[in-house]
Amino acid sequence: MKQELEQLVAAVVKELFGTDAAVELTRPDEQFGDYATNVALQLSKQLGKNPREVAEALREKLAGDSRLQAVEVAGPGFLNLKVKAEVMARQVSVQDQVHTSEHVQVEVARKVLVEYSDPNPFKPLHAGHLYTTLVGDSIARLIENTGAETIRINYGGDVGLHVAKSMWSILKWLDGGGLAKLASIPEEERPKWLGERYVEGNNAYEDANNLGADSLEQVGDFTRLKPGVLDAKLDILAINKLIYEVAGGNNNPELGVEYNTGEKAMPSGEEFAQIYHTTRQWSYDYFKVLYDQLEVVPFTRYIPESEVTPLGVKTVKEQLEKGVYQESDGAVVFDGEKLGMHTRVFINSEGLPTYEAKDVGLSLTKWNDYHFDESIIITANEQEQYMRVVVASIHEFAPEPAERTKHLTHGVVKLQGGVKMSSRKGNVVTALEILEAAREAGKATGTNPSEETILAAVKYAFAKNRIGGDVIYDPKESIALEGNSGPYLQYAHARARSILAKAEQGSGELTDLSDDERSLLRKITEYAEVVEKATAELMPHHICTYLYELAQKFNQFYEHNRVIGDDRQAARLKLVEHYADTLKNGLELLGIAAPERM
RNA sequence: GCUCCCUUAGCUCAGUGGAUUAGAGCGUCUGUCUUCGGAACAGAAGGUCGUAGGUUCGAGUCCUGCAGGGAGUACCA
Repeated sequence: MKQELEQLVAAVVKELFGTDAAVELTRPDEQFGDYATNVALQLSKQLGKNPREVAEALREKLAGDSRLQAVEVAGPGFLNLKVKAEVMARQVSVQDQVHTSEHVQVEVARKVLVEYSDPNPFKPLHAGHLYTTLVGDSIARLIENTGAETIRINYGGDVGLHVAKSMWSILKWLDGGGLAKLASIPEEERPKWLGERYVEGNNAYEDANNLGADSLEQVGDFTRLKPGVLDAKLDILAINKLIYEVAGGNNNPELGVEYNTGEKAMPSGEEFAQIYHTTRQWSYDYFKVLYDQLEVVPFTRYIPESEVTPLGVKTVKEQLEKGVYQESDGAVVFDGEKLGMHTRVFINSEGLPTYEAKDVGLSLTKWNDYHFDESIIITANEQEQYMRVVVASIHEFAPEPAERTKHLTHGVVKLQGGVKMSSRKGNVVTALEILEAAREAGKATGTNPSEETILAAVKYAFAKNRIGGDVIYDPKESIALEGNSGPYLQYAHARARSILAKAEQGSGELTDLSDDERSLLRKITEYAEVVEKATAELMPHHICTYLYELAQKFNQFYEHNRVIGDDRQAARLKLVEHYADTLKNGLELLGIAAPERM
């Protein structure tokens, strides 16, 4: 409807003034009309006429259009358009609204990759993983809603220093006990146990880094082949190399000679590989628990770093020869400074790929396998400048995929008062703890909310914030059942469905609307525009804002207008039906259930 | 130091270059309820939109400086 009216105004402008104008209709305050445009103000300069004069000329012409009920000139030269209710009623159904949406028509043939979530095996899933997974899920839903073929990619670091840190601690804990000892850890304790291993390995590595050479012996407590040499750090670096060998499936690697760990702690190459693959699988199982609980759309494909590492390394080495990358201090770097960015290491002086080289491999894998129209990567904003460097380097030898790649970043999850979570302070909240805390808080309200409602509360609490800024996680507010919350929307939906279920007669036509009815209808017809905007900007929070306004509108309507038993029952049932469908559709885009009853 | 981001009510956040009055939620205070579901509705109080300039007919919104906060800044991800 909006597009239709914009075309109308543009045509009138053309007819009267012989000029093309980019007419943009906005939604003004309801008291002013259904749409407004400032086109007269824009034209006045160009035409050298008084803006009100221009507006008046446009008004006269527009007033004759059969779709418009009233056209007014206001303020310095705004045009306020009031649309006939029956015209609004023609395009009120969700199907019609979505069908007439610009994006749906434009993007039908597109193939879009969306990468998000990206948890690393061996590391705990913290609140940030929950958030980034939900953000990615709702954005992928928006894209899928356009009709584009949507490929959800999940990428995880199954190789690299963080894994080596964990493996170091795992071997230390096993203390030669091998797979048998590993099997003694009960399934439910595995995630926590893995989390502790990472923390221990990371601390040992950092301690070794921070200490001077004299005190290195105090670090770690492996039995050493070479007493006094080191140490956790060297062990971890050696394990790191080993992991690259076994991650790809080599189960009989040669143990590196530099490996310093004592014989007792060090398993055979074969056993090392088995321990690695076993514990990695524990992480994958744990990821699935979270995704299942969140009820996000399953990923199309999980890509472990180990899968794309060879291609990344090969490419970086090839492009090193061609001068895209340079050698520096024994490492292979990309000189980002010439482009006003940072210089970053792609292959370190140990000859091992860093995250950068792996990301090169990932980007090329995506391109080779999918030939996407657009590739969206969603991460926290701490990776923003990093990603610019990686993409800029890829652009030098593969411009097409680089240009089609968009990096979307979001903020970090913080605690009340803007306190950042830190493992050192012990105030880290894991992803599953957030859900558990929400369930507890839900019970405490005495209303015994369902799992659907708990999820709605958590998802909405995160989704309503504009993507980009940090999100304050307040356990109390995030499970709020009232106000601007997921449960409020679910309730506003269930309430409407309840009316529809109770009605014995069918719904009728939307004619001769009262002010309240028209007001609700007007709000419903905004839906397509909101989805349009949210999709264009990749900002699902616009949908939250709208749905809340919509539900408020309905609750206001409900307060003053009886449906069943009223003279207007037929028309009102129709209106309620459209309202409930719209709300349900919007909630679906957010990944939130719209139950019929609560 | 350099690069990038942020700053709107006590708290958490929306806000499309526009229209006497910058909007929500929570919290505080006051009401509504023989009613299709009260997880509701109505109202009050609470703001020099960090600050100083600039552009514009018009700036919370665009530009510049400053202050405060955050992220990044080569072998982590």
